[in-house]
Amino acid sequence: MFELLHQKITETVSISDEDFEFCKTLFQPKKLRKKRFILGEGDVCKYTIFLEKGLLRSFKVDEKGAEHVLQFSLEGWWCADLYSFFTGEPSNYNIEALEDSELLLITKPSWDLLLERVPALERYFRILIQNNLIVTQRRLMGSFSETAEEKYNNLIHAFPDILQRVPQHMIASYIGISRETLSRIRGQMAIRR
Amino acid sequence: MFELLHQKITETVSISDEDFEFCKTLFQPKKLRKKRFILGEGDVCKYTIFLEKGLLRSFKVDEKGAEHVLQFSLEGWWCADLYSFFTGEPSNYNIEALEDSELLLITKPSWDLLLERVPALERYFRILIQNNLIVTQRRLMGSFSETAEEKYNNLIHAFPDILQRVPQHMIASYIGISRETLSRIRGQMAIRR
DNA sequence: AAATGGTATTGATCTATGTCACTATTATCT
DNA sequence: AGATAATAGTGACATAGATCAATACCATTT
Repeated sequence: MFELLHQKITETVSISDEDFEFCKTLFQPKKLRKKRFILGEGDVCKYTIFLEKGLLRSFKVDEKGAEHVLQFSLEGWWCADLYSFFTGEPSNYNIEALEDSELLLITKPSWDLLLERVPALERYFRILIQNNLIVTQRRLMGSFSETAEEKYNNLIHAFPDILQRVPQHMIASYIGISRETLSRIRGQMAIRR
Repeated sequence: MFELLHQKITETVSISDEDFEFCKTLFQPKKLRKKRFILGEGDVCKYTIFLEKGLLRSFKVDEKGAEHVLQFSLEGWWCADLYSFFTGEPSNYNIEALEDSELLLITKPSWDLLLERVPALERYFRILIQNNLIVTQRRLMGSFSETAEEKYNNLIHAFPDILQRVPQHMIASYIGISRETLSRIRGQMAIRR
């Protein structure tokens, strides 16, 4: 059950067997069926999620009812609304399973305990968050400077695997364009090939 | 010289005097005059900067020559191109002083040494980067869902101080709109007041 | 004081992309 | 199997905001 978690952590930092045993005691497993939510807008994000299997998306719904995808999470990735998790304030995001998924959940108190006792994990999460920040900064700059087609092409190269597993209208909302525009771009690209 | 750095760190974590003394030895001070660059596109980002005084902006220039502001940095903030700093790859960003500024610079080797020896700082930077990620995610979602006017209004509330110190066309490029559009929005808002 | 370069405003026009509406296709559920 | 819902494609039209161009205004430098 914890193999993937162990693998992911040790890819980045060293951790003793003892520390990892302790780590294991703090997570609770949960299965989440397709289309079910683990976090709904207005709730407090009680858990940080490690995704063992499946696919999640975190998204926000704006005043006009349009959905905007913050992130897709695949096996071996972490997922949470950081702001809500760390402040205890209600979340603006929803987190939904797009496939039947298996999660490992850790609460804020356990998380605090874990980082205090295992400094290597403080470092692990620092690096994780740092990489996420780099990617998010790139997405932001891209949203300013790239055309719809460039955004789609970049996504193809960055996450080819996600494209196969997620409906197009969610892809569109991840790159911040309408589903119609994405459909037309794909049509164009198919002709040019 | 190091008061602000000490203050900022101890706002978030506890650090012994001894550790802070060690910390001090790793930074080198530098003055940067208005309009001078500390990082240019294509260079490797050799330093992470702590800004003691002044104002920096990090920005990217796209193929059409348009500038896009990633971040303004004020007194007490940190600034770097994370990707370039951590990988040693050439940077896509420029970092420029918008006012005469006083910096404290730390190199990658020193930074590694520092975090290894002072775990509290690992935590400090984790929290710092985490907060930056939260803000960047919000900017990204905003870039998808907000009108130009909403983007400007949100900026007014988030960073009122920056508005007084930065020319409008840079504000515009921070929120991802043209300077003409920003000018018109401000005109509209002035009439409605 | 003139000259230079950065900055802001405003009008006219253009365009990429959104929105709306309809149809076709494919999954999913009972 | 049939019904329902989710997904995808496409045309017609609308529009927010970009782009282009001209002007005026400052602030710095010489």
